[in-house]
Amino acid sequence: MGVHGLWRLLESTGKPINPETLEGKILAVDISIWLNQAVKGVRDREGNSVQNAHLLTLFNRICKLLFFRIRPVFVFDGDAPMLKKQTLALRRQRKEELTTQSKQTNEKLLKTFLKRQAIKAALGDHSKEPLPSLSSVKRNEVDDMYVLPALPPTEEKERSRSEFLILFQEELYEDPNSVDMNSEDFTSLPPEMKHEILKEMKEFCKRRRTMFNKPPERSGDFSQYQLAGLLQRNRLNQRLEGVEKEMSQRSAGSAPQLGQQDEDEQNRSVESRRLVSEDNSHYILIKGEADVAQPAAAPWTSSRKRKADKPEPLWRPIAEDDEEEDVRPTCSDAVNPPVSKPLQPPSPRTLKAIQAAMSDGSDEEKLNPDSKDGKVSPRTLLAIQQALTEDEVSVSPSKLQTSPQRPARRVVISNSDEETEPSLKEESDFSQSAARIKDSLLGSSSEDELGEVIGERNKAFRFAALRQSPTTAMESEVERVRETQLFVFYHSNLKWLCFTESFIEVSEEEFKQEEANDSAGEKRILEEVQEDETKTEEESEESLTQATGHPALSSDKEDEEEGEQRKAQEKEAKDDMESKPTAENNEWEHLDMDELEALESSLQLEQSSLREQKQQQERMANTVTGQMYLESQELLRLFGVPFLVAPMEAEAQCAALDRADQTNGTITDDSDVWLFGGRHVYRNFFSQNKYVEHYQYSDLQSQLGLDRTKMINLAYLLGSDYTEGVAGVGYVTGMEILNEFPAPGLEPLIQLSNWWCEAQEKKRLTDNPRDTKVKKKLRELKLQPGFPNPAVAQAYLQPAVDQSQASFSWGRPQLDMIKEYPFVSAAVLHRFGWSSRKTEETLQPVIKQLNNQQTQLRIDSFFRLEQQEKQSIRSQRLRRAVTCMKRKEREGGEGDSSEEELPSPSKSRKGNLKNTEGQKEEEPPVTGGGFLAPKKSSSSGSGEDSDEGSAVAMVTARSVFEANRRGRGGKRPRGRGKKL
DNA sequence: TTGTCTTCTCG
DNA sequence: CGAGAAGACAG
Repeated sequence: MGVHGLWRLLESTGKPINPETLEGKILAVDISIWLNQAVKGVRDREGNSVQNAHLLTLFNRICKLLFFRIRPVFVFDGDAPMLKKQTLALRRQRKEELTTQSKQTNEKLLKTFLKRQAIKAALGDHSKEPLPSLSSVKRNEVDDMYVLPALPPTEEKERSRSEFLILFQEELYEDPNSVDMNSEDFTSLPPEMKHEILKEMKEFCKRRRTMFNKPPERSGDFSQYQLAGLLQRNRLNQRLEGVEKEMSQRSAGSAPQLGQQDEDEQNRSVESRRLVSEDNSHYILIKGEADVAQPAAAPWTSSRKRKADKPEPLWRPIAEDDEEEDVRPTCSDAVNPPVSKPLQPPSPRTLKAIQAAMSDGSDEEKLNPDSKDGKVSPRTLLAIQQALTEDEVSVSPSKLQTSPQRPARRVVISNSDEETEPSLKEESDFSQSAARIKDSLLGSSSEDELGEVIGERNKAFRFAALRQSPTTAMESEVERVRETQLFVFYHSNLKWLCFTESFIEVSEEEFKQEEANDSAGEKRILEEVQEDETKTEEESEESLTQATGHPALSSDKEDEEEGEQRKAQEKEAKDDMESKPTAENNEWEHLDMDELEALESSLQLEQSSLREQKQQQERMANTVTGQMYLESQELLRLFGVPFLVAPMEAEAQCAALDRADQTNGTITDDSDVWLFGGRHVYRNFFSQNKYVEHYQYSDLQSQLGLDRTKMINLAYLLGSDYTEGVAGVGYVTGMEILNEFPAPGLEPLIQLSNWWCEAQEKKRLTDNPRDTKVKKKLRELKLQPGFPNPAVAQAYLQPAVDQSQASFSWGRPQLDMIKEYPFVSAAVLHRFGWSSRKTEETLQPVIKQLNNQQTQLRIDSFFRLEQQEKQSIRSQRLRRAVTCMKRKEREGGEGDSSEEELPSPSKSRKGNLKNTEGQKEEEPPVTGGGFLAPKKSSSSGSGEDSDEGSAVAMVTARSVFEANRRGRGGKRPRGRGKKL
């Protein structure tokens, strides 16, 4: 989630980029959110949650990343920080309270309504209502709040308004013409009913006019179509007005029964009247056409619906136009990938499958049969080959490791979360539940420690177990074996699972050739490993030891060296974890057979319990479980994508990787990454409706005068995962506040708090002596008691992260194994219509194809987006605040935050860069040139060095690359140049 | 007219 | 179902 509204503040500094320019970059990707959301959100057209949605999403996204030849590093969430849990729990609590409250009031409202109805009925004013067909009564989604305390069955006409309306709505949706407002039945209804119905219809018309009358194809008819809609609205309005008059007349004599409700209706009627009269004037003009225009309607079809009001997707395939004629009855909604219903297209189904996967979403074009016919340009061919040719990075198992004490924690914690939740609901007392949460979190921590150790081991073994089936497959098919160099094994120090790849393909021809050359050696290797793999689990420690020794699988030398370093680090880490038996720790150092055996036996015990757990987890669908994590990790492994499990927040880990230059940036939509110190962020990478945006910390500094501390302070004000914000404060006021109290660190907020407290006391007395306009507003705020809770800033500034200096390696996707992967094959591949054979030989051309298509599209759309370059700061207020802030900063004390290593030597560099809105800074722009290019080059320069404060602008490959990119209208990615 | 709160849509 | 985004509403 991040800081509320922070992105909107930062938006002006983001630059839309062509995803192609990300080629070759090492980018951290935060995975945790998807797992949650995928499970909850992904539904098929029946509304059933798709099984293995998380894998599907993950699969899609991996494909997308690999397609752009990005080198992703996936980062999993570890345990959530205390603070986060607290705020989230609080939030949930609050929400629940709110909903129950509203439920209650709703009930009351309904009751009074019924009473009124009864009274009026007693006055003998109305006949029976034409109750809608009872067949539709068993409506599945009647909201809770409409559930009434049992009504007297005799008075059917007293049926609750809400229920009635729901039924009515349904009818309306099913057949818009079913309601005849001129019919006797209708006119005989009580005015309230009529009113409601008319309102409903009006609303309905407003929103979904297309449902009544489908827009005509010919433009000539369009005006008539519009007219018809207008007329319809007018008729409704007229009726409404009439009914309202009727109602007000009637209620004029009687005293208002229940203020709330009456007032409400009164207001509405005023509004409606106004509307009606306005529309009336139009009505006169067009009256003559009324009935003529009417019959434009055609049956509304669901497949058309989206077309009408959905904005053009940005990345449409070329063949788009043909799509209109495409008869695809099943592709109705954008919610789910149409992929899920294979259409049995000719041969290259696979193609579409990938295509669908690639576009990572719901666009209809995915199944477009025409799209497969695109030609593969030699250039793209080369591109693909290159992608597949990426140098094999030498394998160092240690790279991927996390220290053993962390990873599996998630399993345990998420369980305890689940347990806490129900109890939360039951507790009505707020503080009580808060205490409970706290207790359960604290109390279980030692268990967690234990659990995580065990869990980790089990995880490892489970991987080994999972290996088994593909391995068996290998035995039968030697060809496939070639692909299966992906092996999970225990490293001798039991630290991590490692996998190796050979990443050698150059081109199709070379591929073949190389296969001939290399396969001999590889096979030898594989045979050995195969042997290992086929061993039973009990013997696995043996095979693991062997595997470790294998030259192709790991480089012992490297490992040893890094091992030394890490040992030191772990020693330190060890001290922090007293709850863990020391014996455990030593065990990591030397592992001989005995130990392994002992370990194994205990592991077997644990394994059975884990299985239980697993089953349990499988039972409760729709929750992110450790199981899911494992599955996802397994899939990643099959794709040859490295990942790590962060000790705590994934975003924090991503930021840390960025700053340590272990990655080139982070792909995330979570603005928290900034507060954790992120420097290069790519946003919207996975949303297809938006352009990918590139943000740099240095730009935030220079353009908005923001630094990490300020953003953290903003979190206090706007709200984030760690703290509720201050109500009524958005990002603009937030900036104004920071501007009002310029100081380092948390000081601004403390000052604010102090000032506010004082201001509250002597409210009346010193109304506003010399308070700025801003402060005037701030008086109205409502601050929480212990307002700036230092723990929040602490959590952002010193998050728990894995500091190990890892470098990552990427492997070639193991397609055969991906295919074999039980979950994937069931959930994804099979769905896509991948046959169990030919996967490999089809995939490559498919990717080529894809590349070809999408590249062209991208180029097109990129030009479009490049034109509307960068929007400056839109808000007047914000702009003012920013300029003030920057000025103050320059004049005032230098050091803005002590605990943070932002020496920002680039201070002098501030204020260059395209401040479009005539806010000339005193400082001369560092970079020459005017508007587009300079921003780019300078910002990337300062972006690189801002970390350690050396003012030297390191010209990395990256910055050169970026500068180049900008050079010509945005198009000319390095990769392309290289290729040609 | 701008910023925030609220409702709608997407994943 | 939750989060982002457009729309509603208030200063």
